[in-house]
Amino acid sequence: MHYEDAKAKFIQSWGTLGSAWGINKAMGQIHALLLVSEEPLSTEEIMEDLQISRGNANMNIRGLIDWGIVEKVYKPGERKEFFKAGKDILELARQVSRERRRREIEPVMRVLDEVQEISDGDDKEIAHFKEMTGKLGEFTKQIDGALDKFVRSDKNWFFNMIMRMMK
Amino acid sequence: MHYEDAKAKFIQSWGTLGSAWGINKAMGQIHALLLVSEEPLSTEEIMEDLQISRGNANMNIRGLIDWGIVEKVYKPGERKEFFKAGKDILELARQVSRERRRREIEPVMRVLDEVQEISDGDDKEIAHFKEMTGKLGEFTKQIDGALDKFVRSDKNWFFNMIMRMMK
DNA sequence: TAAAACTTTCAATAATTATTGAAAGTTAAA
DNA sequence: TTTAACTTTCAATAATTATTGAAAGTTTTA
Repeated sequence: MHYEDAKAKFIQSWGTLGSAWGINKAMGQIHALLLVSEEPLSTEEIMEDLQISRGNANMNIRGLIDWGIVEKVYKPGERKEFFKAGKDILELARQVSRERRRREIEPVMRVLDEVQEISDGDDKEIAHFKEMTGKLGEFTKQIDGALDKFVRSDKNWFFNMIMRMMK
Repeated sequence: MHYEDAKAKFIQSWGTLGSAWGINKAMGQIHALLLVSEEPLSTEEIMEDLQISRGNANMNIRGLIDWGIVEKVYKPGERKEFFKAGKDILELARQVSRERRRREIEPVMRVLDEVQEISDGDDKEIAHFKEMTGKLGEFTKQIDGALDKFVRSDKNWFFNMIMRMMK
């Protein structure tokens, strides 16, 4: 396979994965492109490579920066901004976990808590509702705790964990 | 809070969570509704409760059945189908893991493997590309392995794991 | 077999989300 | 300053995805 084909295939696949995870395609593709680019890229280069507009490139680069997985790089003597993706995969996973925790798990946990405060309604229904949402809340809390641990942990922790899980 | 409000809030929140995870809103909402309903519900009841059309209800119920997290129930003496969501949250998580593994992780792992077969192109670029996708592949494989273990495991395994992770 | 009760499909439409591109905004060099 | 290089914004448009509802399909009962 030629490099260009492999690269296109990877970018395409990373974009698709993004979509399945609620991240838009362009954002996934830009991230993939930056991952495989040794040198930081400018907005121009990203636009050119992925054939997308300036606005689109700009917005999604900002999105990636918000996620904390892409950063600005200033090249000496150059006026424009360049961007690069962190190359440490474990750190990437950690950062994504951190953000998803904050953006998705926290809100749902808050609702599951709030919703425990029912006082009014049919007793049997209430009992079942509370039981269900209560269990969901407990489970979510456990996952959240584990993720928090992961997010804060050092490299070894993760590998040890995986090893222990697998054996 | 009144039961109806709590229920609506939970359904809404579950739908939103679904969207963030690439599952459409109606599907998430139907799942939430079935989770909190003690009795299995008919298509009619779902349509009514969520104010959605028959086609929409039907398609998304099928979707949930495809995910393996909702099942048909036949009530004696009733001609129509009823649906219920499994009430075991751990089993739900397991089933979702199983499906996401199959639908998302497997395809991306396949691409990461395929893409290792580059022969043609700039040497330095190729080296970096292979390194990046290789690392991504390894990491993905580890996560996949851990998920597989989780999917196959029994109840205790999960709680022990969480306990070990947390301490 | 016919009719009733139900489920599925699918073309049309609506709603949502992504993308464009040009104008406005900003910063740095001349 | 003024101009040039660059970034951001945003209304318009395109593309995608979800939803509707009625017709077609299926199964059961009479």
